[in-house]
Formats: sequence, structure tokens, C-alpha cells
Amino acid sequence: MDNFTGDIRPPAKSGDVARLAGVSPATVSRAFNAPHLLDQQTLARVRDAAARLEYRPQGVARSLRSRRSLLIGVLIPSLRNTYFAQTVERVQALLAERGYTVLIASSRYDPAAEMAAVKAMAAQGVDALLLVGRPLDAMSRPTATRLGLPSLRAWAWLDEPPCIGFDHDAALRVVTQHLLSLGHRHFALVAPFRALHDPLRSRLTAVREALAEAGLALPPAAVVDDGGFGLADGRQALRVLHARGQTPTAVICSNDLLAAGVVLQAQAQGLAVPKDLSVSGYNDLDIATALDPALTTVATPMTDHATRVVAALLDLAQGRDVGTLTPLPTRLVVRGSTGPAPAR
Amino acid sequence: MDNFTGDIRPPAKSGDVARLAGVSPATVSRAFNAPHLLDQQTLARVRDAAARLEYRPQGVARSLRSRRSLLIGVLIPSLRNTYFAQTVERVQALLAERGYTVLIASSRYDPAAEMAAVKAMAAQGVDALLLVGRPLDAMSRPTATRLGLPSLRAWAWLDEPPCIGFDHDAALRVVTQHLLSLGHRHFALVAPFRALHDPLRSRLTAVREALAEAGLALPPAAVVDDGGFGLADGRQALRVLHARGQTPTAVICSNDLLAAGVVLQAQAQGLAVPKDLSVSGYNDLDIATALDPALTTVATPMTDHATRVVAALLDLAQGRDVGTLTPLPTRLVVRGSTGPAPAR
DNA sequence: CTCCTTCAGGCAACGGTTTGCAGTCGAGCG
DNA sequence: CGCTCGACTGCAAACCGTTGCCTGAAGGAG
Repeated sequence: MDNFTGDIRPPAKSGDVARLAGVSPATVSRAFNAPHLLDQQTLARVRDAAARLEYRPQGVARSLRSRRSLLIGVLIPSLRNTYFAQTVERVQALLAERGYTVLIASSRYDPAAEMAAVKAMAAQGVDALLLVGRPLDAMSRPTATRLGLPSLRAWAWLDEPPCIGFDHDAALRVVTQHLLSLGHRHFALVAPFRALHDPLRSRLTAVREALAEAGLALPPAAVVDDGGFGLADGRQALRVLHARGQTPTAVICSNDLLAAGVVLQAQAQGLAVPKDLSVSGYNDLDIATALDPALTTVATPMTDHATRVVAALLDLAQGRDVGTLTPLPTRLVVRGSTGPAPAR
Repeated sequence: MDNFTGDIRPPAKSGDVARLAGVSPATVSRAFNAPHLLDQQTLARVRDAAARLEYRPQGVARSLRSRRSLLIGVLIPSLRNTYFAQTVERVQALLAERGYTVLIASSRYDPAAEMAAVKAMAAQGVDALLLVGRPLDAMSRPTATRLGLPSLRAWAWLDEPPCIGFDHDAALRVVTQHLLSLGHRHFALVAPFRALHDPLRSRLTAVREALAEAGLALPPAAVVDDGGFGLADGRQALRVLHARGQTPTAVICSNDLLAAGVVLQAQAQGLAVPKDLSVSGYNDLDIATALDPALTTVATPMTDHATRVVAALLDLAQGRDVGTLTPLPTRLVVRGSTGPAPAR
């Protein structure tokens, strides 16, 4: 019986363990899934045998019979978004602790890819599906449901339970009000959602409404809704605004990276932040505190988010209902990038 | 036969399709896996029936019998690293086109988590495993191999085939030589790998060697090897160097985010980049071109990387050997953040 | 000492698809 | 006309744990 490091023997199966431990395969199964049903002695013998053979139940066979795969699908719009990437990382880590493995797919904001991913994950037999962000394909979630796949919506709060997320529109209203209270009257919004679909534009509406309450309007020229989500896109956005003849004193951005870009571009043009221009971000990423001045932003606490998401996913995966859910609280974090409106 | 949108009927199985099409389950299987074996008429009938029932073969059962899961495991050190996150996104997209689904796990630079993930993925029956970055647990790859799981190492070029990656040490030597040729004599290195393990420190050695060729040494005080990988860590690194009495004219960073932090901190302290201080990054991320001045950095072309990785993974997953591989080419991208050394 | 209860563990079916083997049928060939 | 061959397709086993059901043994009560 050679046992040197390099040997590649076919992995042990439950029958092998059973034979070595002198029990039946059924007992081996119970040792893993219902140890309380077994005698201590037997349990020890089986565990020992399993350890010696490095036995790990083959997930595929287990899934087939037990109809539980210990697989959870995570579907996100983009991994380029640091917030999403970090969320995935945390969710995966927490699920791993509970024995679950994570299937990932990024839709890259493509509705067809989203739908395809839902079907692929259903076919792979995931126990539950996490859909991060607003739906791109309106049918993706209904499809999951019709396939008998429990799903959880996260990140964006929608009235479409179960859902765990933040009320981004409300948060943006708070941002707008903060800037209004600083005396700003000339706003711009950088939220590159045009290429996407309508629902995402509710952020625009939120800002418009908050401004309307103060008797202000947001002209189309003050809205930059194309381009990407990166630093360079933020810089570009400010250039575009200026090219359009817009001279806002406050720029609201839909994420911290864009805001950072706006700040950098402003500074490059000799505009002082916040003296000449106030800028707000969203998410409170690392970059928000790494800039001079630090970014005023909206904190969307990731730990809280991830923890709750995982708890709900486990409930769904195990066939339990998740209770009624409420939006997670966001928090306006006022830092140096916003200040009193300049006199004109 | 009610057929309204809300109905949740149990998903069809191959037998159902077979009955509707008037064939045997075997034929249904062949319609999906070996259509050329079937008569055109039969194929059409089966396809029609399958479409009508929205049949999708249950992955779990298929995997069990065919011993191929169409699942590929991806194991990365961190999703906070944008380069890795984007790589995962691309790899996933390319694999999805070929019918594969991606299992993901992040080790968060934790050797135990890495090993656990390898075992979990093996248990889930992935067809191949992608290990991104240098090994944290020296046994993780041998373990995969022993479990009969083909694996591919990516990102870092190691002499441990199959492997697809960049020769980071060589690239860093080029960076060092670039700075030497600009007349720099006082260097610092920001590469926060201390908390990690030895192999990663080879970058340090690479820089030391390149400097040694010019008769220069890199004192320990000029090396910042703790802290994180973010923008704020870059800023902190420059502060630390100054606090240690180091006044380098060139700072080599192990990634663009750190470099950006160093640049921002230098500017905040009134140091002009590159007049007073040259800074180099790594990866050529978006941020490299979004700063003033733009970062001199090392491009590690992601498209090339991802494409080759996927090709090799498909080979491995389908039991083919991957040919001999060579390191992928990196490219020094000289931009504004490096310049001639200041006179002293 | 017998009967009932409880607990531990074995037997065998089961889950849904794939696949080796064999069978059918029509066409082509000698 | 009989035989061979090829093209299709069906049959049933196999993949490997899990689980419902059942048996046997041990312990306790009467």
C-alpha cells in the first residue's frame, strides 16, 4: 500500500468508508448528516475511517438525492463596482462558514446575460439565488420563481419581497437637502444610468423632487447620465457640464468614484473644493477618505448588508420563509467636499 | 390545463419530454448532447417538445452520470483587488458563452480559507480549478491534484505548469531600470506583502537586484511592506517613509492604487510629481490615467490574460493537456508620474 | 419471565440523466 | 432473394449518496 505524496488514487466513496468502518453506507451518510442518530462509538469509527480515506461526500450525488446542493447563486450587475465586489466577497466568506459554495455570474448590465445566468444557475440546482441591484430583465426574477428557485433581491430596496437593501432614492433626497441647506441653488447630477433602463433613473427623480420642494429645477443640461462609473468618467462629467455652459456649485454623484473624479477635475481646473464647488459621493468607499478634501457621501454599511443577506439566503435555501423586511438605514456622512455655497 | 404566468409546476424532466415527443429518454439526452446521431425529424420533435415544456436538463443528474459538471472553480486572493475582480468577470463571461458556470471563492489571503475552498470545490465536482495569484497554502494545488482535479495557476508566472501569468519580478526590474536611467539614486518600495508569506516577497528581491547592478542598496527603512493595498495605504506609506527619515526621489509601488495614494500624499505635502518625486504603479488600472500626472505603470493586459486563461481552463476541463506555456508579456507604460531625478 | 418501548443501524429504493449494448429497419450489393 | 451494413433508437444499467421503512437488540416495566 504505497502512500507517498504523489499518489492519485480515485477518491474514496461512501462504500469504501463503510467497509473500513464496518458499517453500511447508510450509517456513513448519517455520520455526516444526522450524527445524533448514531452511537458515539459508531460515529467515532466512521469519522476515523472517513478521515483516514480523506472521504468527502460527492456533492453531485448528494444533491441529486437530497435535492439540496449547498450551492447558492449570486448574480450581480458588475464586479468592477467595488462595493458589489466586496459584498460578494463577504457573502461568500459567510456562506462558506455554513458549508455553502457560491456560484457567481456578472450580467455586465446586460439583460440577456442576466436571464441566461438565472437559467444556468437554476439548471445547476442552486438552493437559492441572490440578485444584486435592480432588475435588468423584468422577467429574471419571475423566471427564477417559476423554476421553483427561491430568490432574494439585495442592495436596492424594492417593494418586491424578499428584499434586503437601501432606499437609495431617500438617501439622495437627504443629500440634496443637505446641499440645499448649505445654500446651494445650482445643481448638477452625475448618474450614468442612461444606457441602462428606466428603473435606475428613479434616482434622478428623487433629486428633482427634493429640488422642486425648494422651488428649484434641474435642467436636462445639468444631468450627466451617460458614460461609465469610474474616476475618469467623473472627470469627464465635469468637463461635459462646463462645455454645456453649466456652472453648478454642487454636484451630486451616484458613486464615490465619480465624485472623486469630479473633485480631481475641479482641482485641476483651479476650482477649490468645497469653496467653489461642493461634491457628494455615494457608498463611502475607501477612496472617500483618501482624498483631500474627504468626500461627503452616503454610507451604505456593507457589513450589515452582507450579514442580513446571508441570513436571509440561508433561510431561503433551507425552505424557510424570511420575515417581513424593511429598508436598511443609510447615513449621510458630511466631510470636507461639501460646504456653503459660494456667493455669486 | 391552466397556463397563466403565475403557475409553478415542477420543472419538466427528460422523461416528460420523451413522452411528449414520443421517444425514449435516451433520445432526449442525445438531442442535447449528440444531435448528429439523431434523425432530423426526431431531433425537431424533441426540440419542440423540450421548448414547449421549457425543459433544461438537470445539471446535478447530468453531472452525476456523465462525470462532467460544467462547473469551473475560481479561487482568488481578494475581490477587493480590482484587477482580480475584473479578471473574474471576464473569465466568467467567456466561460458562460461555452456553457460553463463559475464557482467563486476568495481566500482573503488566508491559507486555511484557500485550502478549504479547494476542498469545497472538489466536493462540488468542478471540472477544473483556476488558482489566481501565488499560492498561500503550499499544499492547496497538490491537494487539488491529488483529488484528481485539474488546476491552472494564473496571474503570477510560476514554474509550476500549467500556469498562465506575468513575470512580475522581471517587470519590476524594468521599472527599476527605468527610474535608474532617469538618474534616480534614492528609492523606496511600497509593497505591503509582509503580512503575507515569503514567496510574494520576491518582488522585493527583484528591485534589490536591479538596484545592486547600479551599485545601490535598498535599506529596510525604505521598504514599506505592511498595511493594505488601497489608496489610503499609499498615502500612509509616504508618511511612514518620511517619518523614518527617508526622502526617496523615486517610489516604486506594487499596484496603481498605492501609487495613486503616494502621488496624492506627495501633492498634499507640496511635493511636485514628478519634479520632486517620481512614482510608479502596477497594473495600469483606470485610475492610472485619471490622475494628474498620469501614472507610469506596468500594463498587464487583462484581455490577453483572461482569454488565455479561459482557453486553458476549457482544455483542462475537457481532459486535454494544455501545451507548454510561456509568461505573458508586460509593458512598461511611461507617463507623467516619473521624470528625471531632482538635483540635490 | 414476558411484553412493550426505544434506539441503532441495515436494506433497498430512489433521484434524473447518460451511455454501452443491442435491436430494428431500410437500402444496397452480390 | 438473402445478406451486410449503416443509421437510428430503445433498454437498462450505472453514477453515488440519502432516506423511508424495517429489524434486532437492549432496557424497563409489570
